[in-house]
Amino acid sequence: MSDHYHHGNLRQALIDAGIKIINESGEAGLSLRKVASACEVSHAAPYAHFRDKEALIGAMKASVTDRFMEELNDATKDQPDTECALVAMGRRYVSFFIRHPDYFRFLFSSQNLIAHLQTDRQYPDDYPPFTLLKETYLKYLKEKKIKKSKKEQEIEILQLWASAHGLASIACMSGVSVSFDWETEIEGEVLLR
Amino acid sequence: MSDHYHHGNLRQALIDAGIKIINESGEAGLSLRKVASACEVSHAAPYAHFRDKEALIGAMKASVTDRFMEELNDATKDQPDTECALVAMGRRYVSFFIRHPDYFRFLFSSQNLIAHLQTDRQYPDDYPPFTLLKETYLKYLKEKKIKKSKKEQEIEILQLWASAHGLASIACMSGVSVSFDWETEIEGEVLLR
DNA sequence: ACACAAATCTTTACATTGTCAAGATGTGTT
DNA sequence: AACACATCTTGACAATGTAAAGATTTGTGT
Repeated sequence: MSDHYHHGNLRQALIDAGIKIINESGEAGLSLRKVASACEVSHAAPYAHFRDKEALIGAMKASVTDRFMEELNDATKDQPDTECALVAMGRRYVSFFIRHPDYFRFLFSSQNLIAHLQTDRQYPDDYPPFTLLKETYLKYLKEKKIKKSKKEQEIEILQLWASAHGLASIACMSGVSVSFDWETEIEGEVLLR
Repeated sequence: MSDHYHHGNLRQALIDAGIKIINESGEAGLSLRKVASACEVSHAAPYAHFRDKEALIGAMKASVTDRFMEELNDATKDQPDTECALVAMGRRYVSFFIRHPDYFRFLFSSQNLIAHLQTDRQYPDDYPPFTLLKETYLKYLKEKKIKKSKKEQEIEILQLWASAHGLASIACMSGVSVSFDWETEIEGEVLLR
């Protein structure tokens, strides 16, 4: 294996280059050929690794989602109890996208949100960040010994997610910075202030 | 003025044709040339009415937003009091986008959310649906004689909006239909079930 | 009614882009 | 060494956004 870039990890290089472009010029500035030339390969080289542009974008989204998940997991570390973890996760959820508005637009934009999920999966139930939120919430109920019906649980999870996601949406779609704070209460109220 | 299509209202025809394409093939299938040929004009004809593709898209978004506003306004008609109006509006907010998921993706997708707003305006404060929600909420406070600080009011408005918008987002981004119900309580809890 | 200016539309042209096909090059395996 | 395979390049093509130049229609003032 030569130590030249293109042997062994072009696939990952393309993903990284694509994400860099997103950061600099948004999804509008993303073209297969630019990504290729950023990696110093010919314009058709990506086709050895991705079926088409959609596939590249899918891999990029998966990669960004991984980074997002790392942050969410990180937010729950060193929290005294699960309630704090929930709150911290909500805060981080919004703050991540405030720091990376281009990621928000990229992930939740355009036609193919679910491109990086298997076709038999459904959003948001099999979307990792949602799953993490759900798990943490259920752990929280167990820890506090709170009994709720399945239906009620689903509703409150959607509530939590919708609040965080909706707020992130507002923050990312506006130029304005949105100050926020997140608290959860037992009976299912969600406060963002 | 001949009664041929292209004299007098090509501008509106282009907007309508564009929206029709969005409904059929999503934003991916939208090209200036297709819009032009749908109106039976040459591919460069749109440039007499729109500076570029972005401008057309902006006008299309404004048009879709108008339809959305009509529905929101309609939802508040014939409601006994402002609280009911608020609830009805929230329901309609989500239901509109459940019925028109392509509109959601179109409006809140891609790079240029704010394309159809003046540059000196800010999202969501000058986004008509948000303004309407805000006004209705303030009217509700007044009607119920509820006193709240400006800050608290802003928080709760954001809360309302984030819940509705986040839920619409979930519903539109997933293939799954999301059943929901919307209730507001005085102390700022938002329930969607 | 006429002339002229502005708006509107067409034609032509060009650069960018996604994708395909055919071939070259390198890698690993037997 | 030989062969299969993955990877990369080159060349081509159609779709697209956009600019330039010209044609056509519309409106306005005289």
